[in-house]
Amino acid sequence: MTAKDTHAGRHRPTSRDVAAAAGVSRSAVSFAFNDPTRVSTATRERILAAARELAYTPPPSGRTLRNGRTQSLGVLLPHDIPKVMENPYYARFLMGLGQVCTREGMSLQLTPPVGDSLVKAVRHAAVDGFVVCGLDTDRGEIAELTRRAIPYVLVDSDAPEGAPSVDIDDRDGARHVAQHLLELGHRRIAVLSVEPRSDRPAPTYRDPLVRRMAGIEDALATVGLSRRDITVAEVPCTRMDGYRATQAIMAAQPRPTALVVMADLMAFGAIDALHDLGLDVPGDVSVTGFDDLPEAQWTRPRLTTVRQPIVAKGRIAGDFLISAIRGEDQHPHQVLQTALITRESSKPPAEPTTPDVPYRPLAPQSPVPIRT
Amino acid sequence: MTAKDTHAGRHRPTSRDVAAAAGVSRSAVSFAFNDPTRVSTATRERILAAARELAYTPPPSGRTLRNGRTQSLGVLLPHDIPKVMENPYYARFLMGLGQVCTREGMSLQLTPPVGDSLVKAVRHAAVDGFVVCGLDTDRGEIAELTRRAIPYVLVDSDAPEGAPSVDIDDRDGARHVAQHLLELGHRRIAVLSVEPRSDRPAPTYRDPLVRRMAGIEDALATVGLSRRDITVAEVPCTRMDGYRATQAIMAAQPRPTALVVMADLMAFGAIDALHDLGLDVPGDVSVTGFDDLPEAQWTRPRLTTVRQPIVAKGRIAGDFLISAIRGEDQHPHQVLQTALITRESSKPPAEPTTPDVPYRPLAPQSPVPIRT
DNA sequence: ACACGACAGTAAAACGTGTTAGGTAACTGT
DNA sequence: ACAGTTACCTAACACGTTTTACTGTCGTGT
Repeated sequence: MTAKDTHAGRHRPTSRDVAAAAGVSRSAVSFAFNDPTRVSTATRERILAAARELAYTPPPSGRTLRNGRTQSLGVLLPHDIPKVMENPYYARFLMGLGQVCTREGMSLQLTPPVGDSLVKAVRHAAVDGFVVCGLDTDRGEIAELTRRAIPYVLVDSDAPEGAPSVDIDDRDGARHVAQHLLELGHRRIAVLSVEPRSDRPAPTYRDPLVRRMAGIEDALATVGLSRRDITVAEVPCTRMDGYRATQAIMAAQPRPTALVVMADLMAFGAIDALHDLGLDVPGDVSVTGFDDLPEAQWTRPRLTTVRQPIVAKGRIAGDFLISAIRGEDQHPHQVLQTALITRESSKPPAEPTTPDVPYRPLAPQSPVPIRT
Repeated sequence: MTAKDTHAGRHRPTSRDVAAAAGVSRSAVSFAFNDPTRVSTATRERILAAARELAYTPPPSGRTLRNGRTQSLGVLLPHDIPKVMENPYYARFLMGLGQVCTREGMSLQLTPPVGDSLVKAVRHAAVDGFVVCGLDTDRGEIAELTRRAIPYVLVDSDAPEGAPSVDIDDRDGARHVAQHLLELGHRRIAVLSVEPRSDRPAPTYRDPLVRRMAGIEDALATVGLSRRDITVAEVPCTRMDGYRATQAIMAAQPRPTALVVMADLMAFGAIDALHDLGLDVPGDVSVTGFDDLPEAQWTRPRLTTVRQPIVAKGRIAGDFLISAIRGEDQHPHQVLQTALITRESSKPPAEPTTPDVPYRPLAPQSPVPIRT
């Protein structure tokens, strides 16, 4: 008796082995597992018993090859997983996407760049479609996806007509928060924004951040200021970078009286930094965020911020992706509204700055088209 | 010219198409992509050009079937994704796991139960191995994994010798936090714990929670109290459940003066509830958590809690899984230490309770074996 | 008695790759 | 000139499933 005989070939049992054990054909085994109506209950029981005996269950690899579906959705991430997961924004986004997964019985594959290359990541990922997070449209990954006809949905990009997309009204949100600070009387304002991805050929803002800057300029224009009158810093979107950038910004004289931060996570770091510098928030410096993470209510002081419906964004992206996978080839676009949440981290500056520039209110709620 | 001719068969291009276009065999195409030394650079270029022309890149389905690797790690989750992602604990855990993914160039597949069945989820997931989060060892999923010889690592279970595992010293951590409250003088203590999974046949605590209760009993014993002298509530691990359970607990008379919560997330809800009840923390009620999430420093008051190295736990679990996948079939077990972090949410009770029960300190640091 | 449908199960054709064993031609050294 | 090596490429198999088209058999209605 050889080792081969003992261990039945040593390899994983296959449907052929089960078929042999149960005295039927491979097709019968498949039917026993997938379509009970196609075999008699007696033989079905016999087949399943044999399968149990041999520790066999149909492996996904064969099924995937055969019918081309993986039962999992991919999420194409702009950074590696540790950096992404540091931002509670993504946890909320995945909650929304997860609702769709629960409904559809699918799993979720987080797909970060492999060795700095997202194209490689796309090539290796076995998923039914991708939700693409915060990437410029002109990047190679998206070309790769269209080239290979893999369904996808763009989130927080500047989507062309040809692909489904979910966005928020960044411009409107940023305009409102800037307007809020201007109304409070702030004039020396610094903006802490998110760094463009370094691997871009011509470093530009990612599109949502272009829109937000435009919104801030809208608000500034109403008091006769322009982008040149404010300080803008750009750092990676982490708490620590927010901390460090704030220290640098506050070294300037005269100090800004308000800090407009483009992500709550960075705003948390900013508040820490101001605290460590011995500056009071909002007494000495007002701070505003963007996102309205749950954590924004827990900070001390609680954070004034722009709420965006993150969970809904994830859910809608998932719904769009499912319908794209089903081949219902519409290309829906959804733009979600934001809301200014006023809390404790913003108040009028201690001493009015440049009172020579009067405040003129914005034109009321002029709709700002995202796509021209 | 038929439609078929026009669209070249309408189906995705395959390596055969590329081979035909470049005038070579399919093998040459495969080599051009995978092993450049096996074809001349000239023909390699020609093949890649043809592939680009036809929008061909080797699909993962074939490769996976052939060489049995998916380049992705699975995370077997005890609940659906929205519920899991509500707890920042998991974001941190995934950060650790993500470090391994970055190093190995793999992606991460979140695998929740499909229609309440984790066994189904395991069967459909195409991954190289699983990190199993917080499941009892005697559950069917784990049997399924061993049966099918799929590599896995148990996290926060009560692992048998035969499988790699990562745990924390739950008993020691819980003992220390209970000891802390007893030292402060608290005697009327309530414990807010995590509910056992409802689908268990005989509802018992999940193993880490058994260990934590044992730790609390260790501490209680030093002052002559036992589990019967304290209130224990068990609810699902969400913020909202923590909120509601706290309301219920505080309805009792006399009110507990200290609340030992088994998860920071629930503790946040508890603090909210106490605030809404008009009770001061820690003036009227002390609250302690477990985990030491980053958010624990942001609450008002900041949370006294048991720190566990969540990110390290994820990283080590990932490392163990990788080595299991590589077939280095050791079965390492790691138990990580915890630390009591004393912050502002705990202080002595307003009026000393039951001064008739004196305080006797714990035996110093007696090592507590996890496995007997 | 016969045609017909229902039923149970099977054979064979995809699905698309990676890789081993081998073959042909050109080239090299004596 | 010839044996041996090298460089390049191909044929064929293996991976394991699902599904379509088909075979045979049995019972049934007319």
